[in-house]
Amino acid sequence: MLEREFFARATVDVARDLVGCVLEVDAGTSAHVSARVVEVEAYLGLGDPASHAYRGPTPRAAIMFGEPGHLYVYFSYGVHHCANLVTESRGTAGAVLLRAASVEAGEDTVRLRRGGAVPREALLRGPGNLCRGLGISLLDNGLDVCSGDARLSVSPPASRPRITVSRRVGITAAADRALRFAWDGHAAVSAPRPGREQARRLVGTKKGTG
DNA sequence: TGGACGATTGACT
DNA sequence: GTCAATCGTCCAT
Repeated sequence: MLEREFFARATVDVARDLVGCVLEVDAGTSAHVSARVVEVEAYLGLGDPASHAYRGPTPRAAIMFGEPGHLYVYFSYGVHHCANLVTESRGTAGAVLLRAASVEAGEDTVRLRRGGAVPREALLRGPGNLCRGLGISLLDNGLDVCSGDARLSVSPPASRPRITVSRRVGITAAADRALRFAWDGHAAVSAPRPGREQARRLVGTKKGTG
């Protein structure tokens, strides 16, 4: 299991090192799921306009200013949840968004939660789908993944995968920063749909930003 | 207290 | 390629 020191580092370093790690959910129960992280994004806090912590420790973002190694879960678009791991030392905001993972064990449990006919590599692809497949909700917000008795923990990989760095997906602020880390060539990595970014930019002109 | 917006997704044309 | 769903959070009043 990863110790708290792993998370108490620069967010970018934690994000890069998380790719290839294994999420252990509900270990020791019939709902146990193992999933290998294949894609993450770094959110830097006060200096990062795309981060929820950009405006300081609001009630929602306060957890990102707290102890590293905790889970930050938020509800987005009224539809789904997104899960982050808090980084940096206490008092400094930072978090790593879990965007995609590959199911290693407990595939039946994940399929039950996802429903329908989903290809194996797509079961945990996309931040919303990842949370649904792993059963992560607002109830898990604040979970300490380093405590050893939470329903979620993270284990280091046997070997480091090759990683590609690119721009973050689905944001309008600081969109050019290369803070997305993905397992090079892995089938479970998510990708923005063709034309999606362009459409979003056109919508953005409504706000006079263009 | 009201209104705008969003770290997305699935469905439809 | 295009669009609607849906609600918590945050800022302005």
